[in-house]
Amino acid sequence: MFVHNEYMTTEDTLKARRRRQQHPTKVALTRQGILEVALQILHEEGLSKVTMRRIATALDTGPASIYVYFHNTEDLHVQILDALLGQIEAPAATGGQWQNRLKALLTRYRDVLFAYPEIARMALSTRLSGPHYLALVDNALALLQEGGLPDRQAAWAIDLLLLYVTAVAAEQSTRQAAPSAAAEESALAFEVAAADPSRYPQIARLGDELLSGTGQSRFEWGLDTLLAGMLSSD
Amino acid sequence: MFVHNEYMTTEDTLKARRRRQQHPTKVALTRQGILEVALQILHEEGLSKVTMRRIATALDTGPASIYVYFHNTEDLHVQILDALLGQIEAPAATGGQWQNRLKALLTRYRDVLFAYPEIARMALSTRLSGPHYLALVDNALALLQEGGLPDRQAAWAIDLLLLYVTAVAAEQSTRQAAPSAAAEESALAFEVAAADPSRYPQIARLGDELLSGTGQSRFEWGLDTLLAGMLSSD
DNA sequence: ACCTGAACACCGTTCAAGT
DNA sequence: ACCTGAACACCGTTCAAGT
Repeated sequence: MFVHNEYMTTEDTLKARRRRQQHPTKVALTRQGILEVALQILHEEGLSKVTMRRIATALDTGPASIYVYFHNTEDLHVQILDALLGQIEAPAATGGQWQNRLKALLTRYRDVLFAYPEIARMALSTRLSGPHYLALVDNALALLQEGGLPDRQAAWAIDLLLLYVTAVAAEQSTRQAAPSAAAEESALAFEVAAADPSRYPQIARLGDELLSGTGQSRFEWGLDTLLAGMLSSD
Repeated sequence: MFVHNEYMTTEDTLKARRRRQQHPTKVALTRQGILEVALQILHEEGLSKVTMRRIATALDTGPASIYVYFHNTEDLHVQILDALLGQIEAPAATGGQWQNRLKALLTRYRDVLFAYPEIARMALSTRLSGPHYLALVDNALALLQEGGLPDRQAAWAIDLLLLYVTAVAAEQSTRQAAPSAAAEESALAFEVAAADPSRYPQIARLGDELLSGTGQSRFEWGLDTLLAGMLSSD
C-alpha cells in the first residue's frame, strides 16, 4: 500500500485530532456542557457512540468525571431524549379536527424518534420523564379531551398511542440504520415467498399482501385503527 | 476483613469453577450445542450475559469459534428467540370465539417475552424469522380470517397486533428486571403528583387516573381496543 | 467539595496461524 | 476445511487519591 509520509500517523492520533477539531472551543464541565457534547456526538456518530468514555475524551478528562453529573449511562440517555423532545412541543392550537391535530402531533413525535435511530428503542425500555416529555403528554391529553373521551379512557389511550408510535419508530429506524437492512428486508420477502403452503397456509395465501404498503401508510392506518377502537367503546 | 483460609481463592477462579460445574458434560461445538449452552446462560443469567465470549468460555474455546456457526451476536439472539417461541405454537383448535382464541394466543406470546426480560426489546429491533415465528404468524392469521377480516386488513392487522404485544412486553419486562424498577415507578408517581397545574393542566387534572389499572387489565384493554378498531372499518 | 487516574471486569470482531 | 489464540479497539463503573 502506498503511503504519503506526511500523513504517517496512527489511526488513534488521527481520531484524536479530528475530535479536537470538532470541539475547538473548550466546553465547560457542567451538566449543560456535557449534554451539549453528547448531542453533538449523537448527531455525528449515533447514540451508540454517546458513551461515558467518548464524552470524557471529548472533554479532555477521565470517564469518572461524567458521573459527577449523571447517575449512569441510562440517566444520560434519558436526558438527551428530553432535550430532543423540546423540538415538538406545541400542537397547532387551531385548525382542523382534533383527530388530525393529534395525528400531526404524534407524527412529529415519531419524526424525532426516526431521526435518531437508537433513541426510540431506548424510549421503550425506560420510564421517560423530563419537562418536554410531560408537555407532549399534556398536549396529547388535551386533544383527547377535546374529542370527548372520558378521563379514564384518555389516560389509558395516551399510553397506548405513545407506545404505538415509539414501537413503530423503534422498528423502522433500526432497519434503516442497520447496514444489513436491505439484506434483511429481502430475506423476509424470500421467506414469505418460500413459505411452505402445507406448514404455513395463511402466509403462503396472503403472500405479498404481508409486505404491502409504505411505512407511512401503515403508520397512519395504525393510528386510525387505534383511534377508531378508542372511540368505538363510547 | 476476616477470611477463611481454605476459601482463599480469587473471584475469577471461583467463577470458572462454578461454570464448569454447571456444564459437567462436554457440550459439542455445533450449532445445536451452542444454542443449548446459550439457552442455559439465558435462563441463569439473562440475555445480557449471552455473549460470544461467555459462550466460548463455557465451551472451553476462544470467541472466534462461535463465528463458525453464527454470523454475529444478533444472529445468535434471533435464533435463541425462535427456539423460545417453540413453546407456544398451536392455538386451541376449538372452543370459544375467534377473538378470545386470538387473545389467548397473543397472551401466550407475551408471556414468553415476559419471561425473558431483554428478549422483547431484541424482538422489536430485529426482523424476526425462523420456523416457530412463522407458525405464530400463520396461526394468528388463520384466526383473523375466521373472524372475517379481508386479506389486506388481516395482513396489516397481524403486524399491528404483534408490534403491540412485543412493545408491551419490552416496556413491562424491562421495569421488572431493572433493580431500580421500584424507584422509577415511584419517581413517576411523584412527577405526576407534583405536576405544575399551570404548565401541565391535563396531567394535574387526571392525576392518579394516569397510573391506574394493573398491567394485565391495561394489556387486555389495549388488545380489545385494537380489535375493535380493526373491526370498525368493515 | 469537587474532580479524576487508574484499575477492574468485561465486550464484539478479525485474522493469521495452526491442525 | 475447520477451528482458534491473540490482538485490536473498545465498553461501564468504582474508588482511592489528588486539588
